[in-house]
Amino acid sequence: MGLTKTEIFTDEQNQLATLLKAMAHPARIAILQRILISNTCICGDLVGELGLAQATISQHLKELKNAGIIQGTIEGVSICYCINPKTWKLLEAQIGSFLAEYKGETACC
Amino acid sequence: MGLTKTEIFTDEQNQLATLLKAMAHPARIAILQRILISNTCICGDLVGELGLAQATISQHLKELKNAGIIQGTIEGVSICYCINPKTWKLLEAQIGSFLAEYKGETACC
DNA sequence: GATATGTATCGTAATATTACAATATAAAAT
DNA sequence: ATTTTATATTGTAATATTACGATACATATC
Repeated sequence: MGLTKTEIFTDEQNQLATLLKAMAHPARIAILQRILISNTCICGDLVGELGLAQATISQHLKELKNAGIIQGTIEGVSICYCINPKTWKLLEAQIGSFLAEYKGETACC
Repeated sequence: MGLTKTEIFTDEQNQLATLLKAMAHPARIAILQRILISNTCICGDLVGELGLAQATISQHLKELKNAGIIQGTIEGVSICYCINPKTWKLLEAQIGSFLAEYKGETACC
């Protein structure tokens, strides 16, 4: 046990869960906001700003990258991370349609 | 270690992370979709439909309830779970403004 | 009040996450 | 070529999550 039973869910459910999970950490939200604000990002900046160890931030960046939410290119000595437009659009579409499924407050309880 | 350093992030960042985390599992997405479709829900239905043990579903429901995303009222023998309109609105607002921070694809890489 | 039914909780095993120090790697500057 | 600078990886400890059987609990029904 201790392992999510992905096989019993739809691909859409699994994909949305994976994307949400990738963002479901305050450090990763902070990183994304930082990228969103400056529309560019260098990891070193984050180390100074966030208050987490360099290894920890690198790990969080890796998770965001694995989920496809950000992408990085080598920019001289440092690495430039930025939003992956394709995944961001997918994210907006998936979350948007999911949240929109709720029709008003005709609650039963 | 192994414990998220919530104290170094803003309340908003922590709150959004908590809400996203509560939804970041295919079973919980499936549960929410089930509630959204029928606009009402009884746990027993889910046990038959999802393919997870009753204890597991009860646990997932508890997490959604703890996050304030759903609420349950006793309805005779069973319990009726439904969306918490207040939290859902908050969720839409928070996620919406977060996702909207991304301005087009003037990517740097 | 005993029994059935629906849900919650407890205990536990397997696995995943978070964080960091230490170390490795890779490109620029000296 | 060595040193510096920026980032990644490895190893590891602490904690959290996921799943389920067993059991408790709470409300109807008999």
